[in-house]
Amino acid sequence: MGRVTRAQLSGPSEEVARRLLGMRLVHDGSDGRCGGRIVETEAYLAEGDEASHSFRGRTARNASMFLAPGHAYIYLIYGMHLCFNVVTGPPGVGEAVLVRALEPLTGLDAMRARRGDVGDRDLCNGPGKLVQALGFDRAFDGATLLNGQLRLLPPLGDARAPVIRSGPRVGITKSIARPLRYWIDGNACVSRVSKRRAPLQRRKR
DNA sequence: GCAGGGATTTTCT
DNA sequence: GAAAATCCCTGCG
Repeated sequence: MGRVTRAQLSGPSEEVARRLLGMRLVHDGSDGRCGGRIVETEAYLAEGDEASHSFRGRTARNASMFLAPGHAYIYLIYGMHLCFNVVTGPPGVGEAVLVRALEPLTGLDAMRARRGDVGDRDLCNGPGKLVQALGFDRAFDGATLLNGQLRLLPPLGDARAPVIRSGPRVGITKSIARPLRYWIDGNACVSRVSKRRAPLQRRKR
């Protein structure tokens, strides 16, 4: 079975974001184990990254992002959805990786009970969707991911190193230049982002 | 298939 | 008071 170590989750978030691809995220909840393989991530940096929640320093909301590598940072977005991050920076620094999509592996019936009658690939193909599918919430904000009910597990033994592609991060309006989004090439569960243009500045006239 | 808009609430300016 | 690391439904082609 094996386990994920803190060292594997430590380092520049661009690097850990790639390393997380292929690892598994599982939640042992009241209805059994739900989990899947991480197929899409985004890095958020501590330096010079205006899109990172840590950019303007530590607040009550983002405090978990400043914990040691291997902790969870979970926050509410758009008033409705939760996003799940893996902290990667040293304590006090504020770097993390957003997990954007999973390939469901375990507990698909329980996932579907929470997500509705959708196809397998639509269960976890988005940051809000995967949190809903696995059935966890902000109670795990600040919790360790190395053991416990919500945890990371190594790639399956027969998994080959994935082919990784990268591109611009999704849904942000600042620091959009760098390709800090990473996904497993060809995987059907990578989130489909509508071809919505990068937000245009509303034209003044 | 694609574009547009609504839901909903916390957070910071 | 506005923006936010989103998702889903509708209308239209």
